[in-house]
Amino acid sequence: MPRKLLHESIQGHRITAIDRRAKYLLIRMQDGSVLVFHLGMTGKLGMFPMAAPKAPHDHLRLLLDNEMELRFNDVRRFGSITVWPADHAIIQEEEFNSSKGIEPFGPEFTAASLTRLARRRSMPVKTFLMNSRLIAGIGNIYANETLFAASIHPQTRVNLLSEKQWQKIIDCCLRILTLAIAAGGSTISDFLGASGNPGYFQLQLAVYGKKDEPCPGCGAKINKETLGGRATYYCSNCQSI
DNA sequence: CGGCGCACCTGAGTGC
DNA sequence: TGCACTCAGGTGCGCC
Repeated sequence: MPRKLLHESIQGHRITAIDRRAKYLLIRMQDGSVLVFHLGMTGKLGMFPMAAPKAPHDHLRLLLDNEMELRFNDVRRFGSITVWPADHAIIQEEEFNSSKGIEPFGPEFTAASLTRLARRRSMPVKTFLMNSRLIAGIGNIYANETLFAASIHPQTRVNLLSEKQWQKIIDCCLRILTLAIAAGGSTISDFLGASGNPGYFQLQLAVYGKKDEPCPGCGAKINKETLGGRATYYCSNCQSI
């Protein structure tokens, strides 16, 4: 994101709303422009007094009219900052929206929708759940946990799943996301929530990160494999294809 | 178009 | 003590 465009587009404008779509944070300005953040793995947004010392890996500081600074800090630089200037914001947001999948907490997250999306696909269900063009917001930890809770093997091809199985995936996914949000998220390495505090859902994880530990369902050893380039944990006894 | 592999990045952890 | 290496993950790109 060129700093010049950032300046020209948002400097002097009033923030009127903050929304979320997929894993992106949308900060809306009164003139219609939108500042878009993705926190990646390690990104953090925080409010600081102007005089607060700059931290390592601070990438952007925005001075607000209350003399506080909104600061974006990201150790691993997997995050992103984008601006949709006012004169193109509506079109850019439409393009952005159409490139993102179903919101788990939205009205389209139904067994019928997922069955339709899966009909002509043969990818493993875990890859499907994590594909943000199909479903937004489910990362590796919650994909692993959802499939364990639903007793479905991560390698199961999506076109072989019944509507009943999709409903089970939906129910488990919503339960897990709700519990995880209530616990403040999962702090595996260095994640911090919006409050600046760590999350505690990792204490309730059943399989993620538990290679060779006993399955909470049957006591068998948890397997770890790589699927789609990502660590995949499951119980081969409790989760069937 | 679908599916897959990989690059991006840095700090923590491990082994010698 | 220090070095080399591996691993973690969301997203987008490029290839078949």
